[in-house]
Amino acid sequence: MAYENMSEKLTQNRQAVLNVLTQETAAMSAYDILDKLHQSDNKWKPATVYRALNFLIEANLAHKIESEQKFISCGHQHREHDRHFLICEHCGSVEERMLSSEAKQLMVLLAEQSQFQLRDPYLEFRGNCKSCAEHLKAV
Amino acid sequence: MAYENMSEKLTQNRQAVLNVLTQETAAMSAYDILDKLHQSDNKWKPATVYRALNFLIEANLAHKIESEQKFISCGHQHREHDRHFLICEHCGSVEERMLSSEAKQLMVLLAEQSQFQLRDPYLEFRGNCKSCAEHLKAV
DNA sequence: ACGAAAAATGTTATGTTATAACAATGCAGA
DNA sequence: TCTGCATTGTTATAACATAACATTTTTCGT
Repeated sequence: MAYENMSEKLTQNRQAVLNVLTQETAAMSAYDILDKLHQSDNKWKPATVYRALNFLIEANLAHKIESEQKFISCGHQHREHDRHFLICEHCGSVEERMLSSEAKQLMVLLAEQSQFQLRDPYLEFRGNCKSCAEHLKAV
Repeated sequence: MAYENMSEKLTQNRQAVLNVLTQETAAMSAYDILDKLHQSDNKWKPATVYRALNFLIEANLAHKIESEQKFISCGHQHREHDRHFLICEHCGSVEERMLSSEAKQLMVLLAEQSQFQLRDPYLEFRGNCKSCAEHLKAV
């Protein structure tokens, strides 16, 4: 399911949630998003936000950061690819990177060795982003 | 923090939680564990279970499956290594595998390319385990 | 344009996961 | 034995997520 094939479904609600996500570099919880949306309209409820998020994730317009139960917008034009996330444990920033074909190949190989039928690899790097690493070293 | 250096801290509560985890091949939620423990003693409360789990995870005696908010016991003798999880979306089984040094090296390289200071990679494979894949193909 | 079916949204309630805060107890070393 | 620290007990509540059903909007064939 790619956004390109279903542009008619990016409704106002969904666009509003995506806009909120896009304005933040850190990942946001559903309730963070809810708070932000309440600033302009009180109609928003948890279910509304979660429904929009589920759509955006299906469409690869957003991703869930599993270890934090938070969400980010997808920063990539071509959304049909595997990815990994660089999560800074100091400042909370999350960067999304494409997974190289070399890395993907290695995962396919690892899965085969375990006779596991791989559908979707999920990869997080936890550590410190460049600027935080520099700051922390200086102290 | 490795269990080998701290065996004196594996208290009865913590051992009890670990025992419950070890008896299951599927991952268990904290409240699954709580229900199981209640069968023999009503003293257990969520905080007690979570505290034990946090200890076990620190000691690498258990792991958290982030995408499911569930927990498994560590099936490995040598616990100071990176790992990945094979999560069957059909039967719910979770297998833990060591991460090969080749795979680890690739991750270190990827992180370096993004000037990211990697502390801890987390890797899940979602798909179907061998037996489920065979059953699903047969149908 | 009309009406039926499907998709999306609104609304209320509740289920599930996790931690804060503080008191009480146990336990190891001076 | 006293003292300090780790652990546990206990209560309350915060944070995350979905179920269920009513209503509205959109789509699409005629």
